[in-house]
Amino acid sequence: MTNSDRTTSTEASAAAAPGKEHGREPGRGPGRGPGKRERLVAAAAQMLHQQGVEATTLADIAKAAGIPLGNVYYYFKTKADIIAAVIEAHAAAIGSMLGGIQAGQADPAARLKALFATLAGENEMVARYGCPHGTLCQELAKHADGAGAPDASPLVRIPIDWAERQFAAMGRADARDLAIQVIAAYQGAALLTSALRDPAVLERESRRMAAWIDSLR
Amino acid sequence: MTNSDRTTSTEASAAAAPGKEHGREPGRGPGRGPGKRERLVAAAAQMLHQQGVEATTLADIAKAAGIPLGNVYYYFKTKADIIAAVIEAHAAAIGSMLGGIQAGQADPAARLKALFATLAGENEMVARYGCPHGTLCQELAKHADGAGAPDASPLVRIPIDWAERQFAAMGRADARDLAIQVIAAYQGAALLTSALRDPAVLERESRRMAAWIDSLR
DNA sequence: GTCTATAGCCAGATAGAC
DNA sequence: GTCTATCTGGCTATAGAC
Repeated sequence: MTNSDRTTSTEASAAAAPGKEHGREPGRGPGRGPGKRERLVAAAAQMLHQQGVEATTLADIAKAAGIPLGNVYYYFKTKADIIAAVIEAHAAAIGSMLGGIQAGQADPAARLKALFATLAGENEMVARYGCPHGTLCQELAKHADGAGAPDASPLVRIPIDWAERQFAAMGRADARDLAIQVIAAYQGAALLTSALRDPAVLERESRRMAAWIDSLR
Repeated sequence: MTNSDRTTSTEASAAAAPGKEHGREPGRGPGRGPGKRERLVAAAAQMLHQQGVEATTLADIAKAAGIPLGNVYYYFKTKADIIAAVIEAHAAAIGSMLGGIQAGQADPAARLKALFATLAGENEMVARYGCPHGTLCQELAKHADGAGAPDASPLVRIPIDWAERQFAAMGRADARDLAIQVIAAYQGAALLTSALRDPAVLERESRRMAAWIDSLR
């Protein structure tokens, strides 16, 4: 899916904060600096999304985070480790977005529609760079042979599982299939939206899915 | 979509033919050797699909085609040129696959179902590496700024346009939306199938779409 | 903990013999 | 047309001063 409204840890804040971050207040023990690691992960998430995994260099990430290249290796041993941290941050953001929807809506159909309403706010970004989660999954899935590449599949598995629970709560015996169908529809629309550079594709598909969910009650 | 049955120019034949290809028979004029360019494009299509654009090196392609690295530059000036040639080969293969369906089936709904029947033969490959066309679109769309990256959007636009004509022939006023919906559903299912490494996802979605097309008549 | 400098490797691209 | 050898630059990762 995508980073939600409360996406502090992934994309929204990445480009900002170019300061050098010296002179942090003491009292937090010999920790790893005030949010430098977080800034690196946020910058990495944005660069990976906009440029793709292979095209993004550690120098790109360090520069976007306002941190010298060599210092990156104090926080992450390899590039694969940074990617894994980005995946974890995305997974956490997805979980908290879904948790927020869950807390705010009692009706499962309303929850599913709330998900698409949230995603609708990112259509322009998706039209330019694709869904941050879907594209990451697709790129990493090719290299999942043996070693190296982290597993990004939770980024689609978490929303599928959540949607399945909603459909099950609606009394659908085919909840799993419906969940896969709805997440696939979103991912496919996101792909076409970015391939065709047309946010209207995703808008129309999202509206259609909302109507479809209503038709299931 | 994918390369069809008659995919000689794209993926199926790539890994074969490691010979050095000296001693070609004369009589074809000062052409560029018997199919060396074609072999390069076929090898490139396979490597781009399996490894992704950025991870694939010209040395990979040359090796897969059984051609020395330096010779690649006799046929293609840059890596971007090879990618463009791969896109053209894919587009040609898609066109000829759809043309074959068009010629073999008169009923538009039957044609649409024939498309999914053809695609069904590649589910295992898609589960491992994703849809060759969709993943290429997604990777190249990120870098479409200004210069460099060729445009892969015909790879989704051609099937959408074709599906639109079929839905229009079925008398549907919303033919364009239905076409986008059906291609998006396939692409999304392909993405989930490769992310989850489960060909059954694509199988189920394809069956569901075939039933859905029948329901439209 | 932070940062500069650089090692070591491998990519895309070129030169030029055959 | 074909192929070997190589240039140049940029990448990941490390060494080691501060």
